[in-house]
Amino acid sequence: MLKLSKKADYGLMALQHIASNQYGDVAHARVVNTKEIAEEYHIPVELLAKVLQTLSKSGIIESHNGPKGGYLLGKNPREITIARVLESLEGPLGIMDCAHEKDGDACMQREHCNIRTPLLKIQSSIYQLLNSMTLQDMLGGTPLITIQSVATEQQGVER
Amino acid sequence: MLKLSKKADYGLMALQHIASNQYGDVAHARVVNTKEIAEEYHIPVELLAKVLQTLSKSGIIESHNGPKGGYLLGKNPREITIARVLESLEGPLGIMDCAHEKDGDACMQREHCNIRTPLLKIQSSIYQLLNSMTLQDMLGGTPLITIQSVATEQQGVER
DNA sequence: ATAGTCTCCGACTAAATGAGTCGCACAAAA
DNA sequence: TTTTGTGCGACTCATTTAGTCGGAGACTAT
Repeated sequence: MLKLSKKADYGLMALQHIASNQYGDVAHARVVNTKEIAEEYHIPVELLAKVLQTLSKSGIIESHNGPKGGYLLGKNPREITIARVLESLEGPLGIMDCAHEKDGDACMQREHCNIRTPLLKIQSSIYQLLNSMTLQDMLGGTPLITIQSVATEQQGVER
Repeated sequence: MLKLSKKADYGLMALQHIASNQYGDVAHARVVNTKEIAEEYHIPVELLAKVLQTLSKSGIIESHNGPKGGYLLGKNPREITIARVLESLEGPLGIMDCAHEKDGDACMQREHCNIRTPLLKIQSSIYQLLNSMTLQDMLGGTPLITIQSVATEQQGVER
C-alpha cells in the first residue's frame, strides 16, 4: 500500500546521481546525460528520458542540448525537497480522492463522509515529512562518504 | 500520489460507522449490517461486503450471522490502529517495491541503488504515523467544529 | 422443522492506471 | 552541415483496482 510509482523511483535515483556528480568532491560540475544514468541503474532509457523531461519542466533540473549535453541540478540540493520531486512526477499528494475537491464536485459519499477530516490530518503530516527532507539528505545517506579515503585513485568509475 | 484504495476508504468509513453505533451515546451496542452501511454512504453492497469480510478475518471486527446479524468491533477503538486497518485491506506498507525483499530477489537496480536507505526511513516515519492513530481518534474528530469550544473533555490526544 | 434473511466466499468482468515503446522534430556543438 | 543529444506526443501492453454475479452455509423467528 501507498507505493510510489516507478517514475518516482527513477526520478529520485537520477537526481541522486546527478547531484553527486555535480556536488561531489570532484571539483568541477559534470554534466550527465540520460543514457549514462539509464545504464548505471538499468532503467529503460526512453522512460527515464520522460522522467527527466518532467523534472526539467518543473525547474528541478536544467537540460543542455547537443553533444556533451545532459542535465544539471537547477537548484542547490538543499532546496530540492522530496515532496517537490514527487509532486512533479506523480501529481499532488492525495491520500483520498476528495483531497482537493472544490465543494461542487464532491464524491458520492461526501455528505455523510466521516473520515475526511482525520485523513486530511494524516495527509498533511505526510506532506510535512516529505517536505522537510531534501535531496541533500539523500546524498548524505549513501556509501559515498567513503570516497574521502580513496578519493585519489578513481574518477571515471565504470565497473 | 500515494492514494489509498477505495477498499481502504470504504473500510475506514464502515469502521467509523460501526464504532459510533457501538460506543456512541446510545447506551447499548447495536449490531449494524452491510446493507445499512452501504446505503448510508452509497457504497456498492457487494464490494463493502468483501471489505468487511476481510476486516473480520483480521479480527478487527466480528461477524454475526442470520437475521438481526451484522458486525461489531472486535476490539476497543483505542486498540484499532489505522495502520492495522490499512494493512489488512491493502497489504503491508511499502513505499517502494523492494521494501520487504529478502536479499535474494532484489530489483534490477538494487546493486547501485542509492535511494533505498533514505526511502526506508521515510516509510518508517509514515508507518509510525499511521500506527499512532487509532479508530478512537477518528471518532473524536467527527463533530469536530465544536472541539475548540469544548476543550474541557479531551481524552485520548497523544502526540 | 422450515422458511427467510443474512453472512460468507470465490470466480469473474470491466475500467483505470501504470510501465514501457516508437518515431520524429528540434537544438547545439564540432 | 553532420553528429549527438534532448524534447515531446502518441501508442501498446501489463498490472492493478473497482465492481459484479451466483450460490453455499449459518442463524433466527415463527
